[in-house]
Amino acid sequence: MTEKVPSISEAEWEVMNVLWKKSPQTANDVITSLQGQKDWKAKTVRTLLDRLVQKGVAGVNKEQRIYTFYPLYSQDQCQRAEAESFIKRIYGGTVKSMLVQFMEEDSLSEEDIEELKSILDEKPKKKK
Amino acid sequence: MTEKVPSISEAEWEVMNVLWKKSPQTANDVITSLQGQKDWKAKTVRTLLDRLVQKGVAGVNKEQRIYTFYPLYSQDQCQRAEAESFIKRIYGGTVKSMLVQFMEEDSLSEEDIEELKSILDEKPKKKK
DNA sequence: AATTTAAAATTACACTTGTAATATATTAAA
DNA sequence: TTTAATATATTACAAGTGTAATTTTAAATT
Repeated sequence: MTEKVPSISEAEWEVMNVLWKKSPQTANDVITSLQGQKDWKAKTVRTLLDRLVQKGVAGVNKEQRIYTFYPLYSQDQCQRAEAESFIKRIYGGTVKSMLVQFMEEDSLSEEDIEELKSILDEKPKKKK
Repeated sequence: MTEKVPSISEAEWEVMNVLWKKSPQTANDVITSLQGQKDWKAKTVRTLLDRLVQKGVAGVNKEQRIYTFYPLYSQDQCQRAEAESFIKRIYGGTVKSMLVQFMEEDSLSEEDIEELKSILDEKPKKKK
């Protein structure tokens, strides 16, 4: 497992986020979803969709006259892949150092902290 | 504060990591440091240094015949900037969702977990 | 059927990035 | 001092990305 996820550019992520929320969707659906969000021309969004298909990150149904698009990888899968390469690049590969930096920062609420603590508590003692 | 950090590419990060470890350093110092690490030609490293200077991420001393280079931003500052934009892009801006994903993954050792817990415990109740 | 409209396909173009090579200036060596 | 070595400066070039516009095709409207 851990199938290779092709790299997804920043603009492409926006489009994928829309497809992950609901799919399949036509190009127009996607364009509409992004209105107000980003101010891209329709053609721009269309280009991004095409590139995602080329890259094999999204798929397309061509049965109907008007195509519909859908993700080929789960959001979770893509997030992990991206996070892994990010951490390697920025934190020398150690997850902990990043977590430490973020936890030290004041970006977490009281509730967040409690939640994180309980997740850590629940972690079963690693066997092996 | 939170000065705008110019964006640093993947290859450029490698070079900055060398400068953060010690500075100032000559181009040759940097090239040597990267030997075995990456297999870049000397000219490539030189180009990266020049680009970092252009971007204003690194500085250069031209007093001596042979220039020396140094970082203009701290590693911590760059990491936070990069992490912030990363989290916005990939996790919709919520730090917690990312932390959760990472903590759920099995990338943390027993000791890491203990350390993270104590950091969370030490976090003073937010005054605010 | 001719025309307008709307999808889809193709093409565009500048900027960034990876990955250097070539040219120039200067210093050190012969 | 001519030459070789080295540092710096300039140039290169393809792939990826942001951001579309133009062209073609097919369907809907008049």
